[in-house]
Amino acid sequence: MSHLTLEDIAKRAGVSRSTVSRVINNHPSISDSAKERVLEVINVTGYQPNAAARTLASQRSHIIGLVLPHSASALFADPYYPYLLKGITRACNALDFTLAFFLASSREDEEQIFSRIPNRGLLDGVLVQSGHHGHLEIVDRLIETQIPQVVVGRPFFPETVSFVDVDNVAGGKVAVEHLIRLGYRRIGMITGPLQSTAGIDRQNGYLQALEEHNLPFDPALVVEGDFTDPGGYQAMQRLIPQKPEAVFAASDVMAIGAIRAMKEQDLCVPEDIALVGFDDIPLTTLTNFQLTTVHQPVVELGVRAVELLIDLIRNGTEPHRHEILMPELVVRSSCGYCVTKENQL
Amino acid sequence: MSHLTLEDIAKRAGVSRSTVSRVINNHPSISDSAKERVLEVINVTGYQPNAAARTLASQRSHIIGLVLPHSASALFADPYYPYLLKGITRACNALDFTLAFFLASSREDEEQIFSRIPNRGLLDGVLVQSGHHGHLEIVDRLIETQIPQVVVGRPFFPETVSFVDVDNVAGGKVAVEHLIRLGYRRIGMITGPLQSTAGIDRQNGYLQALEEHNLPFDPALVVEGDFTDPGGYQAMQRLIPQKPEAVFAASDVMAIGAIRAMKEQDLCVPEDIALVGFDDIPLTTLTNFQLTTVHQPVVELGVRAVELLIDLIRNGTEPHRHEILMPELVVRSSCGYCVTKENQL
DNA sequence: CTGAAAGCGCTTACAG
DNA sequence: CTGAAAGCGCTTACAG
Repeated sequence: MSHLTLEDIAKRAGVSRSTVSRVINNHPSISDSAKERVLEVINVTGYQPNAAARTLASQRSHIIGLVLPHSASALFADPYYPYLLKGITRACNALDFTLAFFLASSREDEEQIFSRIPNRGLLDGVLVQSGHHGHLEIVDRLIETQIPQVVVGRPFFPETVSFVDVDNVAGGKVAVEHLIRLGYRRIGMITGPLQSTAGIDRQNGYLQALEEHNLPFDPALVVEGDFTDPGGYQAMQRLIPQKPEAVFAASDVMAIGAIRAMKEQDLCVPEDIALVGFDDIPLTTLTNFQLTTVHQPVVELGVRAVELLIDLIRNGTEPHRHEILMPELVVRSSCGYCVTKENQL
Repeated sequence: MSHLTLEDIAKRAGVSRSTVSRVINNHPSISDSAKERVLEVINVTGYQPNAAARTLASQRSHIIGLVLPHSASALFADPYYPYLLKGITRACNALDFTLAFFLASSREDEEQIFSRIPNRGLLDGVLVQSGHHGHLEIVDRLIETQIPQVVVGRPFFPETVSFVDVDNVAGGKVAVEHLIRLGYRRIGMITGPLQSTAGIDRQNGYLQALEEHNLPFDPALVVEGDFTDPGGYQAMQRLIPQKPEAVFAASDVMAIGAIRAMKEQDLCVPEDIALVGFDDIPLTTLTNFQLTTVHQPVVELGVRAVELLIDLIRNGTEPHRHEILMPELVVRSSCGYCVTKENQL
């Protein structure tokens, strides 16, 4: 178990070190006999090639980075992230890449991280979670480094970089259309932060659904949230006096907060206000009903992000690639159907 | 911004490449003038040393790994992890180490990961989240690799490896003593999985508290949970018929589940059953009271784990080091005080 | 304090 | 199919 080198293996197998290298790297032109002998020795010795030496010689580290900017770290407790990480790590394992994880919890962290990202010989490419105005700078600086990269979430300037995202407009639209189909007309929305593309897009889905069904847009029925539970709670408090029949919350976490606000005023879901969420996170805290929501394929998003990045690393970063995954409505029991007089006529 | 090498910098600064290397590595014996000239060139050119070359030459990668075993990945959504990661990444940033993240979501993942951990030239050391029977094998195999490592959470065989942990016995004890002090005598417990050291230790704290205060131990008042919300919910359902005056839940997440079970039977906290949790995660879903709990310094735990690991890397892994952080009772409003006849006499 | 040189352990044209 | 050799870009005794 001491530190064997290629040379040692070559000697024991009676071949040159080039040959050993070739069998390790699955080079096609190797005689079966040579291959067999080398493999035998490798098995017996438990030889592992030195990663740094490989990286230096091949100019490829097989490490990709994941950067979570400062402003994302506030939301890091959101269930979205474990799923994203699951997808990312799964793909990394499958493709034999190592994931370097950069979480910035402060501005200084961000600087620290930034000084390391473009280091030659460390990363082959990088994934950035983004889509928030606060990330503009970090994405820009990353682009400047010329390192292969893909943004997870639609960035504000999508032309300048490759990204993967969920179709948030379609997701918002399908959620609201579901409510419309059930007969609701006075539909409110708790948006995500309008500093983020996800927040903007889901709201646009809401607006499109209203428009296509000739429903009037009432600004008083739209309250901005921030994807957090307390944000949803406060937004719903402001929404209740407006007497919405139904509400679309742009995230499940906000929906939970919204439900709390309703309960405090003895309002029930869906009898008093129907509710649709977004994300489809496992919700164990709901006892009276199951939340109808829009499923985001987050694990898949992580997988695709990695696959795309590796593709860019191998085949060049131009032209930029954009991959959009479709979310899906998951109907459960938080919407009921509309029973207002108006619709019963 | 092209790929400059040490040699290029040396040429431009009019010194040898050894000298440039020395100023980069803060070697003491360098003349001020040479240092100045080199730094100047580095600044102007934005030169970054090649990480792989440094690793190969110095036999030190400045990368540490974090391994979350298969059985931990089920709990990865637990708020514990974001905090742990925050601490770990903070310390990595501060000490200029890069974190490689290995999340096993299946047995095959674990194998994949394992084949990479001991790779020479990749990691200087590794952190393993553990303390569960299911991790015995992974910890053992890691120990065999001889790579510097520290376990986060007390492992089952603490003599064989360095670890950092929170004093879970003390934490459990302080929680239960708080209830005793408030006059409760019939105190139940929802334990963590008894396959885990954290689960066992917190239960031991409960037992010690009872014993030291001469309270009888009633097995019917102890139900095993699994650190999840549904686990807490089910455990509380079984506990309610036993009429406990107070319950100690070994995690806040389980406490949330327990509260749901109580609500369904129109029981209130703390009037019907007082409740103490463990972890001190931000709980936004509680409206009627604030959960009294035991604060675990998880961020600090992550920081200490990294610092300890780097110490081991630099100064040798023997003897094994064990670091225990103290948790702290956080009194809020979920305990009230006991009003049973018995105690009022 | 500084430089020349060996060495870290691989990969990969180049010849054959 | 295979080997000798150059090269990847650093660090670090060794001399001076």
